[in-house]
Amino acid sequence: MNVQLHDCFGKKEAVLKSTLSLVGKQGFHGTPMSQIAKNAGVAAGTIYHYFPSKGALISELYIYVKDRMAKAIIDGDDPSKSYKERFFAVMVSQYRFYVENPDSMNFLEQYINSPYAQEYAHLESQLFVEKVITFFKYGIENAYFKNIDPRLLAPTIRGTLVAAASFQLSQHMLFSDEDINEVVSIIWDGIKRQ
Amino acid sequence: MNVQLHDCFGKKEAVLKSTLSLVGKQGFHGTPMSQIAKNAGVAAGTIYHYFPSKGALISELYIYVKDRMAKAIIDGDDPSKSYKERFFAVMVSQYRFYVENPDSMNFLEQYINSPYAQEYAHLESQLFVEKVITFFKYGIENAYFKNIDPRLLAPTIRGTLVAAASFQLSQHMLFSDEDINEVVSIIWDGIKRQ
DNA sequence: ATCATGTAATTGAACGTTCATTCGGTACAA
DNA sequence: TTGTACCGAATGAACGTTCAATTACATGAT
Repeated sequence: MNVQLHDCFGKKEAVLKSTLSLVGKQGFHGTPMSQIAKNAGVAAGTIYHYFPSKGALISELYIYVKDRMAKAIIDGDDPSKSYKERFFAVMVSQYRFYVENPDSMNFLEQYINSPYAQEYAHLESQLFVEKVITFFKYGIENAYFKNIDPRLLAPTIRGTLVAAASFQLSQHMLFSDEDINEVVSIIWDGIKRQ
Repeated sequence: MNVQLHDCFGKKEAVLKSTLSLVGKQGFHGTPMSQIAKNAGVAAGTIYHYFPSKGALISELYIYVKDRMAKAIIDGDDPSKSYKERFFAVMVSQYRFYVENPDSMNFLEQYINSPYAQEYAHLESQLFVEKVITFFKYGIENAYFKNIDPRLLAPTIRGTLVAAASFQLSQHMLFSDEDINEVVSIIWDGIKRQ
């Protein structure tokens, strides 16, 4: 009848959450496995029961985070609306996800420019690809956007959203719905077919 | 009459260049000081004659790289032209700098989301602030742009340029002048006053 | 119910390696 | 002689990972 039993859905998830919060603040090389373990209320060795290595832990966390982001994005989508309205709603959802989960945003940004991303390049969130990428493909195929290589679209959009979100966070500002719409307009005006 | 004397303008710059090339490819935690030294043709201890620590080396490299980028950007500027033309020329120069110096681009991107950037937050390239930032301030004050917080502008622009440049590099593609103009148009159409 | 048995979960000290940094020493110039 | 540039082996701390030992728990026989 240990107290531990109450506080979470398995130690594996505790390790993932601990890693996310620490790496989001301190970076990969700033967070040793020992600290991840202590922060998760777990012994160092336990981590290796669930993950074969630090790299595998990090890359599995990437999927975990991106799945959650995909869910948050899809939540804002209403397929009965116009494509432009849907695009704005989806972008606003992604923006909100970043602002409400700064650790996730920081982690994703760091992961993208890290050796891990190349070593585990084959791993990607199924949910994100199926739902989010599909949504953008539709916009490209139906000529809502400029004739840009689709692989250029995703990082371009991400760049602007991340820039805005981390600006808001660093300045401790509150953005109104109007402000957020302004940011999404930068993206939309940039890529829409004029 | 050592051969070493011939091959460079001081070992300090050799160390900086060595660090840039290695960190650009392997990341911060992937490049030990010993490797930086060997790659620069220098003993490990010598690095500490010029830089008090690894962090200081990295942050000084940041200034070094950003100075070079500022110079490359300014080179493309002709103050006699219209602001829109100047904007496009400046953006194209920055894009070219990224593509021609991928190590610099990777290094800058990694630096921005790293503990070093916060630890040495007070250090910034004078040249970049004086020339490049000033140029954008002019555009804001003279209402060429949407009414965006100027601190949002820089990361937004960088996000798109980096996305495009690293896409080109990763795909081993050749972008025509027209292609590059298309990318800059995304930025311009996004932020210009409609 | 009780116990025996096997398997999975968990622990944390210990290991071997790697790394940033130090330091005693050499060479040469002023 | 003094100081500057440079070397590279040595140092010690930190790190990822391993492992022998312990506990928790499910299963099945009695």
